[in-house]
Amino acid sequence: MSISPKLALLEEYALVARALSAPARLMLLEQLAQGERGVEAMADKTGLTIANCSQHLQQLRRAALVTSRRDGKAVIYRLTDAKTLALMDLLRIVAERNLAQVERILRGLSGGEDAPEPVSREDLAARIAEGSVTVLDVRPADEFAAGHIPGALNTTLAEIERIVPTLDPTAEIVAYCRGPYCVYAHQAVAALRKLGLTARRLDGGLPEWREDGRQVLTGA
Amino acid sequence: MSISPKLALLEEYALVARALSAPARLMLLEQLAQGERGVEAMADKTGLTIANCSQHLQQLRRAALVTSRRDGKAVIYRLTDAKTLALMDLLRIVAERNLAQVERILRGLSGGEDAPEPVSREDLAARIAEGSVTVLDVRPADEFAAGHIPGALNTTLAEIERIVPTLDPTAEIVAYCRGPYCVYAHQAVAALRKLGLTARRLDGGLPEWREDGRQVLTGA
DNA sequence: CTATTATTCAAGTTATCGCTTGAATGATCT
DNA sequence: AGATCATTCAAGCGATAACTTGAATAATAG
Repeated sequence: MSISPKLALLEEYALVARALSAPARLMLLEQLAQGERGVEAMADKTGLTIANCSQHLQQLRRAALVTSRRDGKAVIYRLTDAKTLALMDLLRIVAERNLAQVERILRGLSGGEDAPEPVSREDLAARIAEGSVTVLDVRPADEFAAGHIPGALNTTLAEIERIVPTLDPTAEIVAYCRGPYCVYAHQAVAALRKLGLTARRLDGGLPEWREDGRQVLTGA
Repeated sequence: MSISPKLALLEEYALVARALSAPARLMLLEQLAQGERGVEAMADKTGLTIANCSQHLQQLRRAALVTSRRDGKAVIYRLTDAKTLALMDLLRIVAERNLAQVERILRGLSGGEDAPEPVSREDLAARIAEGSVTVLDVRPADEFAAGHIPGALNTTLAEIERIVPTLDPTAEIVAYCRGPYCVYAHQAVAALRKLGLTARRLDGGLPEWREDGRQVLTGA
C-alpha cells in the first residue's frame, strides 16, 4: 500500500511484457522451448556474448518466465512452465494476425510465392501412421539428436538439395523446425517447392508436438 | 528480409510485447476494455497529459492492439479484438502465478488478511438469479452508467461506508470493478470485511462478464 | 472564411536499455 | 590449497523510450 498499489501492480505486469520485448530474449526462449540449456550453449546458438546472454536470461528469470538450477559449474535454464510457452504463442498469434509487416516478411521467405497452408500436428500424426509422408527436420544436428519426430530425416537448409534425390518422389514432404518463431521450415518449404517438390510446413515445431503428448525419439 | 528475416520477424513480435511493457499503456488498455473511448476521456481517467496519452495510444495502434476511427473531431479508440484482451489476461496470469511480488502487493491491499477466493462469474449469475447476493459495482459513476451487471449497486471506495447500512445484512456481497488489472474491488472487499460484512470479489470485471455473453444493463 | 475543439506532430530533456569489457564469484578437479 | 571453468557482477557507452512543451493538422460551427 506504498504510494500507489495500482501502479505497483501494473509495473509487475509490465515487467513480464518487457522481458518479452527484446528479440534476443525471444531467441533465448525459443531455444529453451526445445529443452533446458546452459548459458554457453545458448550464447553459441544465438551469437550473443556469454555475459550478454547471461544478463538476458536473468531478466527472463526476474519475470519468472524461466527458472534455473545449478548443475556442477553450469547453470541450467528452462522455461518455468507451459504458461510461458502459451504467452509466447499468443504474442505471435496477435502479431501475425494483425501486422501486415509480418505477412510481408513471411512472404519474402517463400520467394514471393504464396506459401501453402501448414499441416496440423494431428494430420501429420495420422499420415505418418499410414506412411504417406516424408517428415523433414530442419534443425541443427544436435537439436535433432536431443529429440525429434520418429521417422523424420534431419538436414540443414544449406544441405537440403543433397537429400532431395534420396526422397520418395510420390510422398508429400512436411518440414518442421523449432517452432512458430523459427523460420527454417518456411525456408525449407520454399526451397523444396522451387525444386518442384510437394512440400508443406508443420503447424508449430517440436516443442508444440511434444506439448501435445506425441511421440518424440531421442538420439542421432 | 534484407539481412536477417528471422530477426525482422522477432522484431515484430517484440514490438507487440513492448507495447504492453509500460504501466501507462496497460492502464489505457484497461480503460478500452470497458468500451471505446476518445483520447481526452482516457487522459482524464489516467491522469496523463493529452499529448502523452495520444502517443501511447499510437504505440498501441502500431502494435495493432487497438484500432481507431474518426467521429467528427474526435478519434475513438477501441481494442482491436478479443485477442488483445486474451493477451492482457495471459500476461496477468503469468505475472500473478509466478511473482511473489504481486502476491505481496495484493496482500497489502487487503490489510494483511488473506483475501477469500473470488466468486466465479458463473456462480454469481446463478446467485443473482436466486437473489441471495448483493452485487456492488466499485467503479466511477460514468463507467457504471455505460454498462453494469443488472441489479448491481454503484458506489465509490470513498463512499463505501455510506452504502453499508442500506444493504441486506444476510446476503453476501460480491464486488467487481474494471477487471483483473483493477484494484478497486480488492480494496472494497477489504474495507467491507473490516466492517464485519461477508464480502468477496468477482473473478474478472465487467469486460470479462460481457465477454461471457452475460446481461449488461446500461444507464445510471 | 474564421474560430473552436480534438488530436497529432516535432523538438528537447532525462531516464532506461542493450551491449561490451574486465574483474569477481562459485563449483569442480588435481 | 591452487588451478580451472562456467557464470555473474560492475562500470561505461551509445541508442532508445517516456514525458513535457508548443506548434500544426482536421473537422465542425458560426
